[in-house]
Amino acid sequence: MSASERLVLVDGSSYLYRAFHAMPSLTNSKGRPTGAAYGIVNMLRRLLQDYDPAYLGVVFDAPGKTFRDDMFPEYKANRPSMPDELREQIEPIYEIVRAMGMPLLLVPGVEADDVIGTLSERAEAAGLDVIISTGDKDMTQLVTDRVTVVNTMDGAVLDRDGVRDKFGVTPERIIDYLALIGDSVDNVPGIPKVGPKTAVKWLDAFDDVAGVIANAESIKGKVGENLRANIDQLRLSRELVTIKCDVALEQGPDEMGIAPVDNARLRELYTDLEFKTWLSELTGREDAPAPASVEEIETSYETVLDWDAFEQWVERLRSAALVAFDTETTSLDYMQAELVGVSFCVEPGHAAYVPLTHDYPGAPDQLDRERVLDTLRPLLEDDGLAKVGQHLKYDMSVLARYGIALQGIQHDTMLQSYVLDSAGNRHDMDSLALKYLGVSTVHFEDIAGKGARQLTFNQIPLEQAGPYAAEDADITLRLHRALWPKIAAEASLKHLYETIEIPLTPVLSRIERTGVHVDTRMLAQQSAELAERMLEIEQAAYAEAGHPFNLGSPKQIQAVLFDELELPVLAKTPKKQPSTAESVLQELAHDYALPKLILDHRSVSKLKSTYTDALPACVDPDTGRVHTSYRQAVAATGRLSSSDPNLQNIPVRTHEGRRIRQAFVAPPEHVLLAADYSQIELRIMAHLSSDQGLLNAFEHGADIHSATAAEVFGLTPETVGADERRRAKAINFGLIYGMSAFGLGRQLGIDRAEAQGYVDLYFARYPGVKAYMDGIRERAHEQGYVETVFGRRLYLPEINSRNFQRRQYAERTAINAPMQGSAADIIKRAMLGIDRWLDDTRLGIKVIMQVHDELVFEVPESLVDEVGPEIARLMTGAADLSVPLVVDVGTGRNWDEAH
DNA sequence: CGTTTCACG
DNA sequence: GACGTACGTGAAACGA
Repeated sequence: MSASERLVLVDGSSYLYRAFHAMPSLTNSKGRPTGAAYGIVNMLRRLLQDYDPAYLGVVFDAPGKTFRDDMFPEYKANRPSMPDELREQIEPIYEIVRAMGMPLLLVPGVEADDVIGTLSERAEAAGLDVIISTGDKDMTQLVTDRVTVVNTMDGAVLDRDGVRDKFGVTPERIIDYLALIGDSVDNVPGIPKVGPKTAVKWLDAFDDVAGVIANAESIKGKVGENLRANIDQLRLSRELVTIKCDVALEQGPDEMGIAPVDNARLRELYTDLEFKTWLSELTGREDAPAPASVEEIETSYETVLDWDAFEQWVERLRSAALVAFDTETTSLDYMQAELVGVSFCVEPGHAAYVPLTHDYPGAPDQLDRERVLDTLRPLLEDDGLAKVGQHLKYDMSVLARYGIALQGIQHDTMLQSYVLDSAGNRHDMDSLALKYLGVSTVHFEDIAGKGARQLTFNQIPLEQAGPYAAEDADITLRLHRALWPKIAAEASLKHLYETIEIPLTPVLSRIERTGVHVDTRMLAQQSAELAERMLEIEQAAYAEAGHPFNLGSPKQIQAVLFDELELPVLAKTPKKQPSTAESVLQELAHDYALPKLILDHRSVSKLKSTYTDALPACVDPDTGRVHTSYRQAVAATGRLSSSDPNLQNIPVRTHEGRRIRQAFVAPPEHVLLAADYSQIELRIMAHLSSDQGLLNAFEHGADIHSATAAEVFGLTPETVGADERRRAKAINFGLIYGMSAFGLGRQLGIDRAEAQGYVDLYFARYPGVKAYMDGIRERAHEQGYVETVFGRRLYLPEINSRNFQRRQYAERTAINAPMQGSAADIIKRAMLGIDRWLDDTRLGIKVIMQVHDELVFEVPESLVDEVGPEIARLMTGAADLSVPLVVDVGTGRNWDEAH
């Protein structure tokens, strides 16, 4: 990898429109459009990072006519003129390119393609490797052993083989290929009725366009007629699509060296366009003062080491309207974290850190932790004293270890960011500071180091710890001031934030701290059994393969199955390796023994490593229970996720897997109670679509899959067979996911035409659902986001992308998110209601887990019979939809039994 | 640290 | 006429 031998050529013009359309219509605060500039700069940065080239040229079309217009007056004639919002971004883009030190080329009379073609050929002759960055498939004609085309927007890399895989012809034949099919975008005519398939077929048979013309008489049918009628046109088209590689240029490839960045100029340009992230990168590195456009606040951070200063701060907190507050601890594990210090801020820029237990050699005397906490307790437990924090659930759980019940959680900046734009970015404080304040904060790793030698906070000198901790509180308050007005301005977001997300924080903290009782001896026993099974399977597999190999390595499995045993390759991974995924092996298992053994080994080793081995290690030494973390700002749809360990993916589908659930047990004199919503997402679909057929089915308490089967297959509910029900179930699931006929077909193992038939039938029987799906797609395109029943928003920046794949993906999300997200809202509301009820009644019942549509409780044995209906009532009452919600309740000694 | 696979709703 | 194919997560293991 010698970067010195590399030239990157950027087809700026091809990206201009793509960036313009792919980016949401960004503007700066003065209303100037900036999306295209953002997209292009982003791409240039990526190229520098990915290829680190010694030489680079950015090429744009020069204004005015080119030689192709003389050849063919209609060339590019159907292009609409450039939108003004794009036109006014061009000059700034040129300026940025120059400021980045990159050679910028605009050559009149030819197109960017021709300049790139010429440079590419000359560079190759001079012994350089060439990377052409473009979104234009025509450029693949330039590919050789040393010239590669990459699409920096979607990451596709096309070398010689890549071109052949993608188009079915070699780079040398791309010109002929393009001439035959034509190009509607550039208005280059092709042969009518000739598409990629026919073009490849002809080129395989006759080699090139000349060969096709020579054999034109032998081609039968309408296509043959079309060909014969357009032979002159075909010759012209071939010339039009041929990139000119002998343009007279002033600059050669060796003059494309990258100059030093003009930081001052770049700063001006970024400031003007308000590219804050990149701006702060510049300012972070440079000693020059920060630009005026980013609001500068004088900061004074105080490290409190004496009682007088502490008392003064306590007074300030007591009379503050809102206190920003943060804890510093020894661990990310809230069950093990020891409090090291606390920080406060009541006015932007003025913050204090109160160190308590820093114990590195030479650490100064600090205030006594117990006395400080006793002083703070009445404030922290005062519901009337409003607090804001970043991820306060953590601070709340840590304080609980010291007997402090944090109250008055009024705001949480992590949740504010999540409610405003759940998918926009990560919601950690460093990201938010950069995004919303343009501030680059001190990162924990900067002061603590990373890896095995990372320090814990108590080991960090106060000179560094003080400013870091105080800044956390300061930034939190400033973020709150930036974010809260955005939420308060939108009634539905404000309601979601105030009535669901904020109140949920203490509820989750409680569930986490309660933990789950698991029987570690049972798991250890299972581990031993699984280890034995694995050994047996390994021996059998080695016998089949003829030698030992690592059954856990997809790469080695690939080698054994596809190279040594030469089994057929049925599918490839995204990185075009032969896939060994379950569906593939399942298919191969019909005919061969080894794939089945590999599958068995995988499932056994998954159970062992992820569950039976890992869970016992998660048991907290103090409580003897497992404490997960429910993450409230991760899933784009509004769901919770669970980690460390993940308790939302404990096996249930196989007998072997369910044994793991049997190790989730109730403590003595208790039972587990599991309550789950039945078909909640389909019910939400019925509610959102108001489809009469679906509403009726749920109103009458029908088995929804059977009802669907009856409608779609024209049966009565009694005559629906198991297989019809199975197919209807797949359709129902598919609907929730925004399925395609292809996807449904694959799921059911039928061809796509038959699957399309099912889809058509479904929509004919449930026209309301069809109308809803079309409507939600349209609304997503118009407003750029979709909403749940309770007003949670999901932005879909790619809904209008010109990239087909990304747009399709956004459309499927548009369909799925309102259903998945509304279900998430509903169970969150249920959790709040149940928490209030438990608090009021004090029956000794505890919520111990949430698994998306299910809540699991620990219930004293004496109450088993009476509480089920009340829990079901609270859950079904969590939303008022136009269909009834139904909750199934089960109880047992363990989680498996409770189902 | 990215890729692949697989567990759940 | 092709594109490339169902939504949302987290964790473990491998191999560079």
